[in-house]
Amino acid sequence: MADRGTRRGPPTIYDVAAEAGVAPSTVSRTFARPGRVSAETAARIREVADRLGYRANPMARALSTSQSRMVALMVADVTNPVFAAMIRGAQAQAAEDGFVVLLEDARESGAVEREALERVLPVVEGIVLGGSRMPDSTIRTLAKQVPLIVLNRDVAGVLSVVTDNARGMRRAVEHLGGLGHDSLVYVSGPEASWADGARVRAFREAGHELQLATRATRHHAPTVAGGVAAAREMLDAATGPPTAVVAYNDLMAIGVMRALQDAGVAVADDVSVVGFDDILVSQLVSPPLTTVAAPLRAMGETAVQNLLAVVRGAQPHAERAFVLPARLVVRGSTAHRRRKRTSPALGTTRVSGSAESASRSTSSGER
Amino acid sequence: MADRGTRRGPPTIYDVAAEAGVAPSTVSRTFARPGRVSAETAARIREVADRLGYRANPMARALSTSQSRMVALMVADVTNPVFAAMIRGAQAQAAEDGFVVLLEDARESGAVEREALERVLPVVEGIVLGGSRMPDSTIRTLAKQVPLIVLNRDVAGVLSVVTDNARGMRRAVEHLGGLGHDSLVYVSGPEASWADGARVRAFREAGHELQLATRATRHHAPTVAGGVAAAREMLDAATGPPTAVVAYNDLMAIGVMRALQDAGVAVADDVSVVGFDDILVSQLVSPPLTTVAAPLRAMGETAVQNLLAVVRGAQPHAERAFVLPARLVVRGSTAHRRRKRTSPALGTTRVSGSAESASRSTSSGER
DNA sequence: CTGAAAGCGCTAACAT
DNA sequence: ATGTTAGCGCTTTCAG
Repeated sequence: MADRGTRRGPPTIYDVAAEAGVAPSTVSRTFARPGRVSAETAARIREVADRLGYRANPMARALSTSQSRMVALMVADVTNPVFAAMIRGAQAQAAEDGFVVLLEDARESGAVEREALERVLPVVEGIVLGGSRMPDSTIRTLAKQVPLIVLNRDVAGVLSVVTDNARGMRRAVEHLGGLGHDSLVYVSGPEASWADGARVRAFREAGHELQLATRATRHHAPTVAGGVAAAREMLDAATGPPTAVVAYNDLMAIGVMRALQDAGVAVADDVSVVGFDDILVSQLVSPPLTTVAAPLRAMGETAVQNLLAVVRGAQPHAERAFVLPARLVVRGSTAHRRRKRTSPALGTTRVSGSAESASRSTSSGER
Repeated sequence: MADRGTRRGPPTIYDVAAEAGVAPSTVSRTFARPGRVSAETAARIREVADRLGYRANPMARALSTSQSRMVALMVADVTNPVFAAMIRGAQAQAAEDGFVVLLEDARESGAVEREALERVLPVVEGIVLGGSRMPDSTIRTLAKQVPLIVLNRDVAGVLSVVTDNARGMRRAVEHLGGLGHDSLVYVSGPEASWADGARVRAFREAGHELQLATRATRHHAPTVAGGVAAAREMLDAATGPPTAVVAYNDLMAIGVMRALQDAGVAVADDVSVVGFDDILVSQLVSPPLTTVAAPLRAMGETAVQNLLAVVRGAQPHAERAFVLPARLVVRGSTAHRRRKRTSPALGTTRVSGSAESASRSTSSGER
């Protein structure tokens, strides 16, 4: 039917306008601000519009309003399971608000991160920084140019949403204390990490209040390998391994368990291990890991929610971070203290290869 | 210095042009097509440009060229570890080509997927479908509107990149055969999955060639829970569990291991288990999972690479899928056959769960 | 090699 | 309530 003349490409408001016998601006209004056009004409326009298969061109709209309806989500490493749930939360929330998300993967490199930011900066209306490698100062500068919110990190003057590290850690320590452990070790994550600082601080305070001896290892990478390294140090220490440890995150906790098991030390029975985050894998390892569950998905949602509020003109209100509750998920990697702190590990002999020796305490499930 | 008059917002080519004493078009050329402007003027323009902090506005460029330099990446479930590596590959490759990626999470829902596609369609130059829930016909239709490539699925007439399921499966079966297993069971994934079909077919063929008996379970969800359910059925079967199984994917394999272990059956020693994909968790479970490593990252890269080739005008060349090599990673979940096939499992007691009624061995080539 | 000018598709005053 | 008319910032003929 419709003879759109010689025009090529998808139909525009002009095509619709012509076909419906109205002005282009009326078509624009029909979609951009319903109510400012009479019911009948609106109906007719819509009819023509979808007969022609018209769809607004977001670029054109963006150019004229300078609102792209896009936000960038930067993650330090897409491959790291912690980010999966965050991405889901952010993506879902953005979609709900009609925004689209540009995902950038920093691949743990500050350079890559800067470049990625560079690329998206002129396009997006806001940025969510999930695990940035950049210094506070850079982030603060960036935040002056564009609405920005950072996850799991507290940068003065910048919006942020964080886990309630203090309470989460507190629960973990209480749990361990309740199981009869009186000397705890914290397996430190990366030195530069704000979250690590917050966690170790909370760890010490809780230990102090509950009259438990506390100690922290040196800093290690927040990975399985980092956990393994930390565990080896503990095993080699003169005092031998402690009866209970809390790791910076689940990945490290898993590394600790692995190293312990390789050395013939039984997780839970000999040494209780607690992680932080509650990533998917944590329930799949043996024994399943007791961990402080960070509200990953909620953090993503909250971040986008508040970011968009600012985008829409709300006051940044960045004095205080949004802190989301964490909860302890008790699984099989923690148990009552059985061993005297003196007896060193049984086998210092290392079973080369994979963790065969694992004496699984079957206590699975989440009591 | 520069008095950009009353203009507000970031500097444009007009500001740069004025400041450098040239025409806007010259500034445009300087960046859009170097070489068509004299070295000196170009230098001066660049100098002015970054003194003013000029940055091209991608929207404006997109509007006039109708090239947004954005591609959409749709994943069925961001939370599923298989996608992590794919996303990384796709993202990295896109970035290298100066493209930005819009990440959409279908959350396992066809409806969400359609809506998401709807939202990004008018913005992107191409689409990568990673695990779509939509029927072939819909995908084919979509592919006519925009360059599109699908991962791990073969849709006639549509570009696609897949794992070499046949060879990967072949390796797995050979491995198991070499360990003395002569009767293998394939744990089926989702019924609608193209990959599942390809894998079970390859499984049967390999078994046939190597003179091993093969059988496949009923279809189950490609998750840990699905694997657990499948394992329960095997445990309940009159024949008892087989001595070796290959699962549709790692998640299911892990579920199988878990159920087996809970029933007191030793993985590797009693039953060898092989997975497919090689997601991160596979090396973390106990025992670490032997699996067919799918080239996840490479698939993401290849997809974007070829998608962009089409975007740049290459012929779609979609007769044949790009097939990427898989390789077998042998870990601790497989071992020499030790047990006679007669002895039934210890725990026939069924822990009430999601597993449904009777166990019907799916139409199988027996052999 | 560079300038002038006409769009790209949509929005937003400013009329009417 | 609807039409007119400028732009938004960049690219791209077409001249010179």
